[in-house]
Amino acid sequence: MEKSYFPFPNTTNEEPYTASSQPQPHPHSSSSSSYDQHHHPYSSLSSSTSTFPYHHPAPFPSPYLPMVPPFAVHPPTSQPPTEPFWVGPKVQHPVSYSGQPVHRFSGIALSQPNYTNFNTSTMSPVDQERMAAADAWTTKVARTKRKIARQRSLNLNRSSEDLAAMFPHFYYDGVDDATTVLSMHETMASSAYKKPIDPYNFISPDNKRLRLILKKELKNSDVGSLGRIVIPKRDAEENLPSLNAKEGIQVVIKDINSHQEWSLRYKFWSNNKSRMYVLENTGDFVKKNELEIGDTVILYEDKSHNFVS
DNA sequence: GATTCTGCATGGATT
DNA sequence: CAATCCATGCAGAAT
Repeated sequence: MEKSYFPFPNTTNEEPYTASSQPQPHPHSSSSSSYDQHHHPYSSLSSSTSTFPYHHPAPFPSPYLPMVPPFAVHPPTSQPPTEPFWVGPKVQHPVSYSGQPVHRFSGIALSQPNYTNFNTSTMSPVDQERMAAADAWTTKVARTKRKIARQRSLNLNRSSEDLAAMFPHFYYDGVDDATTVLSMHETMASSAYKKPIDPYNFISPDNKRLRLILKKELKNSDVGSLGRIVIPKRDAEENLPSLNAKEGIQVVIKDINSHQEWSLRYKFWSNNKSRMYVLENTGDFVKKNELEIGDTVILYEDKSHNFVS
């Protein structure tokens, strides 16, 4: 798996949002621990927001700007990438995963490098090409920022956050360079007004719509010899299959570019009256992708819930 | 007996 | 300031 792509807001609308396209809450049964005897803490959240599950803010700090540049040079390699590598706003690194044995569904995962200092003069031509593309992207971001600033000015200096607070169904139309924070007037007049934000707001290189499942900055213990990655509890309980047993479930993470699959175990440990969620058998995954402390692993899910046992 | 694996416990950080 | 999270320490089991 390359680890150098950045997911971009989806720019297509071929699959309009429907209630049935939402992720379904997972059934939750009780078990022996006191924690399990209570209602799933996030089931109530997802059900109570079922008519508008992903209102602003979206799970990303800023839906109209990328969080990091779409390139990776961590570390700059002297070898060409093993997979075709395109650097730019339309490409990312998708991986699908599936859950077993209960069910199988697809999704994607992405590992993202830690952006540390690097010396461009020692870069390979390929990496220098990536940097050039990244520079172009930086310019593009700056342009978008200026555009948003102009829009805000027109909006009587209200911030997008202010607008979102005033209009809970405020819709960000994420369209590449033309990404726009609509004015209040435009928003209310727009057919997009009150339109729920499609959680599948990323798009893969092969045009699959993707939903962010979780994002984790790797710690020492995540990349160490134990071969396990602690998963943030909230993300796990909101976006991953609920676990009834401590043994957890087998999860296959598939790299769409390399078509390599990683069979991991998703499980939890008891922790006080709560849980700690972990992915186990991640050693090879970490090694293959040369993941280090500070790198970020991102899991996505696509819309093809292939429930195959 | 040494090493690795497993899962709970601890305590600092965060909410 | 109490509750919760989670990074990691560590003890016991397994190899």
